[in-house]
Amino acid sequence: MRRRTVTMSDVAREAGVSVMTVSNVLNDRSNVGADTRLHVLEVVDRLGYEINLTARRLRSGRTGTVGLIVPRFDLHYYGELAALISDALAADRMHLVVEQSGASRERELSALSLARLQQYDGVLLGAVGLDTADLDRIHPDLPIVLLGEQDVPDRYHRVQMRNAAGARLATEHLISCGASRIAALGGKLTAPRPEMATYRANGWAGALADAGLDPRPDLVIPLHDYSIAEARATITDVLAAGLKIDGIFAVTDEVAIGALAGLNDAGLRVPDDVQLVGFDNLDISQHLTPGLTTIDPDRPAMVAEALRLLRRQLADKNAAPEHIVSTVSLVTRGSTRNSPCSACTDE
Amino acid sequence: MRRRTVTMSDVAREAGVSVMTVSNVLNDRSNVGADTRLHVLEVVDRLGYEINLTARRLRSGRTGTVGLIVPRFDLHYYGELAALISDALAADRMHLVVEQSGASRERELSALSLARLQQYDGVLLGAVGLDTADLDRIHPDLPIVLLGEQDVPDRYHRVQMRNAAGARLATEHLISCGASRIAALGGKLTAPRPEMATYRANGWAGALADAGLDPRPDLVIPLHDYSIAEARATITDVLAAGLKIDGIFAVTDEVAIGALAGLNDAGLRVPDDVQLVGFDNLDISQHLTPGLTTIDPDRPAMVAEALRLLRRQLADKNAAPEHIVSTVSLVTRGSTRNSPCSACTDE
DNA sequence: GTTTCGTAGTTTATCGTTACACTTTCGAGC
DNA sequence: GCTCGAAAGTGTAACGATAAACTACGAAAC
Repeated sequence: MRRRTVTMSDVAREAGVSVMTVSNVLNDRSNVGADTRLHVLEVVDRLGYEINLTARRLRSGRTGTVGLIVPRFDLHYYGELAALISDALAADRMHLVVEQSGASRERELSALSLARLQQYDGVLLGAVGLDTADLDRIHPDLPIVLLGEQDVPDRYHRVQMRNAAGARLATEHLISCGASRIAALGGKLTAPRPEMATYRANGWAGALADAGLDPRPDLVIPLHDYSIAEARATITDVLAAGLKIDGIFAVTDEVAIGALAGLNDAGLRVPDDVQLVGFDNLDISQHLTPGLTTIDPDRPAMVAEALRLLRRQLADKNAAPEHIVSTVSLVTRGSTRNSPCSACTDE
Repeated sequence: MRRRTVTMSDVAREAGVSVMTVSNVLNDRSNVGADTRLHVLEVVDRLGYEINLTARRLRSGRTGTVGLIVPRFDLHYYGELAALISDALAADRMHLVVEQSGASRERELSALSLARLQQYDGVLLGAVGLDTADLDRIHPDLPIVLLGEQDVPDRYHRVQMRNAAGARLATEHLISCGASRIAALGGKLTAPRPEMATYRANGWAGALADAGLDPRPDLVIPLHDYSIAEARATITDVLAAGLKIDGIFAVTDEVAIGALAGLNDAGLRVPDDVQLVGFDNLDISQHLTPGLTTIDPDRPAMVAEALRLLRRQLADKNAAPEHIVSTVSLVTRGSTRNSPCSACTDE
């Protein structure tokens, strides 16, 4: 039971060849005769040998593994993103592992230590609250692609979303559907550093201003963790406090789901009393009642671009950084009014 | 720019001590003088040294990392589970990484190869479609805890859910609320190997039989991927085909969410026309309209038990396997009828 | 007949740590 | 004065693989 795990030299001894030949067989290198190869493979099988990836990594530097760092495991957005990336990487015979950077800054820095990240061939960094100085610490020689809305120096490869444009699209749609008192739930007008919530609030404010409406600060309702529960409770509170609205732009679909629940709690109907638009086009959003009108960030395209940037860096460490901005589109469903046929724009 | 990464011997040379002393400092071993320690730490900081975890792992065998293998990244259940585990592991100064075993058996075997798993100090194996033979291949000397409903030999440590009991609880509740034609959406009466869908279908059948109702096979509606979209489409189909029901036990909350959408599509009201119960108590379920009555598997307790089993194996490789069965409870909300006050049993 | 070359291997030197065994110094104990 | 033990540190050999350089040998080239 306590048997030591089988190593390559066990296989070599048993097969009567050198360790290097075993390595050559297992890595499909060309300098092995056909019968030797078969014999080695037979011995590998018989002894149940499995390669030690740690040793291979130490020597060769390659791991075949890409890391994806997300803020939290239980955010639906990242779950869907991870599934897409994982499938796409399988084509390159690479493997995805996901780590959580965590809520606290301390845990974030620990998850993002160079030490951890260097275990991967490349890293996809989901929107995390790092500043430029933090990023610089992990810069050395590691292919990184930033996914999301951080505002970082040009030397980083990254794929961004058209946050402001999407928010504007959402808000314009609400206006065109007849809403005029439109809240930005989860938005922030100012923040120490630009982030998702500020970009999207800016898009909201721009659309209102263009329509001759006043983006009043009391219509910007900040959130902390953007959870469904927080959004629901917050909507309940602001309604109880007397805020009058006929439209809500929620900065994420999760926030919109919370808003929907809060509106229901208050006896307000969607879209009759209050219209609602989200942002992210989560899989679940189309299955709510009513279906959630939302902004689709075209995640498949984002993933494709991100992996292209990663492969480029893998192939050439000094590849010039690219800055991709993915397009967004409006998906209208039942949570806003003028969708003559909800199937039209639905996928 | 092309600078080599700093190694321990760079630090040692710069600090004028041996490599071992640097190692001793960084691992908080006791045989280092206070001033030497400070000096080494200063040099580490100055050179920006970060330990190479790969080398440490190869030499010491320890990684400080636990792997969680889940069937898919975009299943909400596993997202929530992963977040809980990650938080709990932080207390042990360990780190969680999540891998997806994937849809296809081929990718499953690759993700679960001993080679991959041996990179972790321990592995939590979420419900995956492995049979006993597969499990045996990855047995050697690796702390593993199985999470979920696999039917595996006693020598594996595992934490199970009371699947049948939960399904029975759900179905009994539907019956007590006046439903009599109750479908088991996503259930399976038979399968090559017992799995979640069969256990839960058995609980459903048991409850019906005990109540003197016939668990007719046409009320068992199988699913393949248990996605929201599939459940919605399937419900639409069976209703169109003329199936008459006044209650649905959905084998997971995601399936229930799809069922809810399908019922809405068909113009059926929940709970007035059809009552609905799910299983898993996802975070989102309480925020649906109506709130979803469901079975709560007490994930925090499951996680605590799973980590206890893991720690036991970490401390003693030959720890006797334990087989924990976690308790389930009913959470009643608006999707079933007699919840006099939905807040009562809600969290 | 000698040189060249391609095929099929082997040998050796690491990759960056840590385990283990060893040395040195110094104060306490008798 | 001498032994003993603890404290503080050093040297060497792995951990298990791979890169790179090298060998042996038969066939083709000239």
